[in-house]
Amino acid sequence: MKNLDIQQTDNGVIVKNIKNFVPKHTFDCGQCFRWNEEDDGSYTGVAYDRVINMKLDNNILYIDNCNIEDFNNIWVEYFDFNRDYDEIKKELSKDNVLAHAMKFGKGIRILNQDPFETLISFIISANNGISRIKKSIEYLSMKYGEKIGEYKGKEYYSFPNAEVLEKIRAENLRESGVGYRASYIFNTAVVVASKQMDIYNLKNLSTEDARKELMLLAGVGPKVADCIMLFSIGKHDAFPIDVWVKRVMEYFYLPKDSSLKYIQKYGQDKFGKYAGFAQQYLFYYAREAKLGKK
DNA sequence: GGGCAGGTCTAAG
DNA sequence: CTTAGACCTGCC
Repeated sequence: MKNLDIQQTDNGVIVKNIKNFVPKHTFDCGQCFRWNEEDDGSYTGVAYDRVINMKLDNNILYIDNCNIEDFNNIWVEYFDFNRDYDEIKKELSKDNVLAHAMKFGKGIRILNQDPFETLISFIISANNGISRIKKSIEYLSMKYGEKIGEYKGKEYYSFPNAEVLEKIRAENLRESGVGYRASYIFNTAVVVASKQMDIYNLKNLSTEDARKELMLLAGVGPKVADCIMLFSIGKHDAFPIDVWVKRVMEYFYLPKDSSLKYIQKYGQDKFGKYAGFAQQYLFYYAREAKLGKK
C-alpha cells in the first residue's frame, strides 16, 4: 500500500486507508502466538521489543502505544503493509475453492516476524495445543526475556534470544511446560548462538535449500520448517501442511489419506509463488468452518 | 481415565 | 524412501 494516510495522536497512530487487513484474521490464522484480544475487541501484542495495541473501527486502524517512527520502521514491514494483497487475491480467486475461502479470512496478512522467535515458537507448536503453546512462550519471555514496558497495568517482555536460551538447561526449560521439546529448544539455541547456522541468512537461499537447512535443527520437520520460512523468512511459496490444511485439501482437492508430501507438492504446484497465502486462507477457512471435524 | 492437540524422532521394512 | 509408535502436558 503506497501513501498510507498516517496521523500521530497522543500515544498512538491512526491509519485511515488500510486495505486488506483485519486484526482478528491476521492474528488468528496460526502464524503468531503473542497477540491477545482485549475486552474491547482490540489486540495487544509484542514484537521487535515493542508492545502495541490495535483496533480496527470503520476501516480506520487505531494503533495505541506507538509513534509514526516505529510505524514506518517496524510495523509496515511486520504487517507487510507494502504488499498488494488485491493482486494476490485476484490471482488466487481463479480457483473456486480459494475464492470461497477468502471470504472468511479476507483481512489476513502474512507477518514478517523475527526468525529466531518464530523458530522456537514453532518447535514448541509441534503436537501441541494453541493455549499451551502461548503459555509456554509467555513463560519463557517473562522468565528469560527483557522487560519492554508496561501497558494498561500489565508488564510485557521480549522473547529471549539464542544466547540467553543456550545457557538454560533443558530441565529448567521444562518449567515452561514445553515437555519433551525442551531438548529440541536447547539444541537449536546452541546451534544458532554458536553461528553453526546463520538463520538470518536463510532468506538469501532458495526455498528448497532453506528448508533443508532448517530441518537439520532438532525439532524442525517439514511442517515447522515451512512455517518458519513463511512467517519469518519471506518464503511465500512455502505451503505448510498441518491437520487443518490436510483436512481442507482432502475435502476439496484430493483423496482421503493423501500423504503429506503429496499434498504439499500439489499445493505448491497449484498455487505457485502464492502458495503460502493460499495456505493461510485455507487454514483460516477450514478452522472457521470446522471443516472435516465433527 | 483415555483421547487429543498447528508433528517430529526413531527404528524398522 | 515410506510407515508405525512413542512422546510432555493440560484440557475435555
